[in-house]
Amino acid sequence: MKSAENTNERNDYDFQTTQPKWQKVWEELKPFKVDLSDSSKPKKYVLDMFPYPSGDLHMGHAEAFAFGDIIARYWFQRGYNVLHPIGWDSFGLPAENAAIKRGVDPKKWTYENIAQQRQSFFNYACSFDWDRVLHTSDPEYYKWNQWLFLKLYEQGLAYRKASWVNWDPVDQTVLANEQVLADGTSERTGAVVEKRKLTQWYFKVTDYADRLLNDLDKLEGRWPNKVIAMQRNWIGRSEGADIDFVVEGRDEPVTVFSTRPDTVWGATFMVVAPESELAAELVSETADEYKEAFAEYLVAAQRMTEIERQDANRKKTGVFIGRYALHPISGAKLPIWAADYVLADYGHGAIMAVPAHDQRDYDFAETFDLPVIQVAEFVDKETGEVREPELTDFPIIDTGKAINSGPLDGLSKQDAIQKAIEVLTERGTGRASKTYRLRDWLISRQRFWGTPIPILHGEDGELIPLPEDQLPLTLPSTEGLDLTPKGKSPLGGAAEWINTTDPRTGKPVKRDPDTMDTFVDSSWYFLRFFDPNDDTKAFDTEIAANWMPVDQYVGGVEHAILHLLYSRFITKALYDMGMLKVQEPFTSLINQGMVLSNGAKMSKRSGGVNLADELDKYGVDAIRITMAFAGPPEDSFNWEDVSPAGSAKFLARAMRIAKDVTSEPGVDFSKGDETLRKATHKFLDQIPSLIESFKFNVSVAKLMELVNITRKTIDSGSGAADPAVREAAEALTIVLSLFSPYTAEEMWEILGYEPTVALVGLPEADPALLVVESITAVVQVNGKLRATLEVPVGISAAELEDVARNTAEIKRLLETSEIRHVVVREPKLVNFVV
RNA sequence: GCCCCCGUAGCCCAAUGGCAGAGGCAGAAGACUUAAAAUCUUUCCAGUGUGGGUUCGAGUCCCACCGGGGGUACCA
Repeated sequence: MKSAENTNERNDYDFQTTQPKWQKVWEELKPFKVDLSDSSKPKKYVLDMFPYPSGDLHMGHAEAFAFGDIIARYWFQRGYNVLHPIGWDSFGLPAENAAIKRGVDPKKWTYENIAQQRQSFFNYACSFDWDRVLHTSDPEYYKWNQWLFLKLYEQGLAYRKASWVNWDPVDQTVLANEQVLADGTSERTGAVVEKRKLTQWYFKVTDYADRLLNDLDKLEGRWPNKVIAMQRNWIGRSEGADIDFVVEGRDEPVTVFSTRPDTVWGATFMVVAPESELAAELVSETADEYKEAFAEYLVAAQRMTEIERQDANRKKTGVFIGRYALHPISGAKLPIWAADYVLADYGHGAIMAVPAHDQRDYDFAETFDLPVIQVAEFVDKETGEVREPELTDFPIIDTGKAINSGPLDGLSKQDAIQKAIEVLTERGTGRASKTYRLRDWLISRQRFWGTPIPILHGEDGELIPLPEDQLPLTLPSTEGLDLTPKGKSPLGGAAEWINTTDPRTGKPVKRDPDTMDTFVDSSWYFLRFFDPNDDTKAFDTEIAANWMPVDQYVGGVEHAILHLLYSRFITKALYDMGMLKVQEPFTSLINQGMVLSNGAKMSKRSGGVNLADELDKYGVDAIRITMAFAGPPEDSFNWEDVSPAGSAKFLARAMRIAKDVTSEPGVDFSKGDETLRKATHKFLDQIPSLIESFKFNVSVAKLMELVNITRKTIDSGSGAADPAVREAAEALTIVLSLFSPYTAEEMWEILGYEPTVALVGLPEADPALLVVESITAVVQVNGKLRATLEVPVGISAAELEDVARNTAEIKRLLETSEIRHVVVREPKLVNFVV
């Protein structure tokens, strides 16, 4: 008898029984299936960044998807028509590497992992619409990737050019920027990344640089500051001027960009990037001795690794190329140098060097003993006074008024910049200009497991877009195909696939051997969820008009730049083509923090906590609510600092409340204990704003608080039969379902209702029960707490001051001093200033 | 170097400019138990990184610094 009771107690949170039980019910009821055409309810589009199917879910997924799910379930409860879909970002190199390593088909590896993750998500009680799943590696999906490519090509936004790319010498393939670590090594192989010049496909993101930058203002307050800042830096707009320098023996002037056109009078030499076409051209017409020196320097620069090259402390190197530019104002002869501190693909690949006012130019001038001309005052930081600079004060960056600069003399830095642009514009040798750090998006990859590029190459080099009715261009079978990296795309080896004919002329042509960057796949997937099975179009423009933008996006900060920037770019491009009515895809964004183990990031190498083990030990509900309770969602936390066991204990306590309720469903709550009723309604009043401001940890604390109060009412108050106990239990159950759906379903059933609790609306708080009759007022003297008073809420300022003044403690304190003035904030506070 | 975020109890975290504590973890005591676990009850613990400022009043706003985390860096 006793032991049976004990067993029951331990089973109050019996996840091993409840999980399979409710999974069956959910499978039948499909509570989260959405009808997009239902306009009777307002829409909410809640989206989690779709996962890459490398193995099973891990702690990071568990955290992020818990947050997304809480938000989605909340909007279901508020009666919204909620689109909360899931898919897989299932093209990519890990599948290909697994294929090479273990000799399995990348498709098999990928889809087996997807099946496993899908089951794990379902078990994790995610409120997805399971009837609208997509995988980017399905031909039904990547057909529309190819369609998108062709649309961009039509618009001139997809083009080919030869450029320097990251090359992994071990994997023998190009790498995406994000696969190159800060130290210049490959994330995957650890090899030092090389640069290779290859002809590749690019998307013209730079055309949208200004809009991508300016529209960030609209996201202020709704995206994390950090992400907005990172995007601003990435786009890196600099404002200044283009200045033309006439080069002796060349018809066309050389244009340089400068943010400091006010210092043009101080330009003493010019530098071109050694890899630039400009350098090659200038050198081709110089004396042989310079040609040789330059050739040597170019080889040396190219042999350098990224690590060496990026070292800012490195001594400046360069060669004089034997040619001269003429200063646009003074006409002085300025020697032209080639140096690797000037980058070929930024600005115009050439600079005017002003050593007096630029660190890099100064270092270079020092190394090669070039003249330094000061053209702005030096202001001593200590004294704030203008004085003659010592040698060690150079270069002078935070300059005072312009000097030695003709019409600019006496102007402050800002005014001098404006004036310089005016002067240059008048002379026709310069103009205001902007330049960007942002580069065009390299989308070609020498990989097999990706979207084939729908372009045919004619024998004469002609580019022939594949007609739309020939899409999808599917990948060939891996049968007989060597995927081992050899520096060329594996598709090139599929002879039958690569060789085809021009659909218009029947002439032999070759397909493009490269596949697209998988960031192309993810740059528009949020549009495909409207109907992943539509085989007539990528997405329906009318449905998109109703359902875009995504109201809430949830995912990791590791995508702060690339994925989010590309998605914003594609959205704007589709807007310009008239297919979207919005220019920003994601209205609100939250980045989950990291789940750490002993202060360290978890990874496959360092181990850490295994999600499956934790789920086995504590159950889905306890893990989900632990994630929610751990702190603000954007903060990282240590798994050791939180307590899944404590969560399990809490869930058992909540369950016990439901079990203790003895009143029947539909009982009249109005006769219930007023203290508990008020607590319940205050709780119901607080929850919406807490969830909507992502304070999930506080929400859980409120749940715990209400459980504690209800427990007290049952054990030492009006007892389990009190209708207020049922009211509290029902409110608890409904709100708990956001965090711990299995336990909530079980409680809802115990309370005498049919499933599913997920679709029961959040009860409205009764305003009558939110009214507080009396309140504790604070009495301060000089801002220090001296007494507290119990006063009616409706008390007037005069009354409150009077009561406060006549409180014994205050009276005594005020006797000895003179009151200078009194601050009254009825009904909460009185402050006597003496 | 530059940019962003964070410093509240032993620990994780709350606190519309108005009583520093909602909640949890860990600890202590007690109840139940032959005992333990589980459960329940009670309880201990800081003046908010440092120094200024604004204010009747600052954890909260402003400035400087210290400490920690993240991003980025030869971008003209």
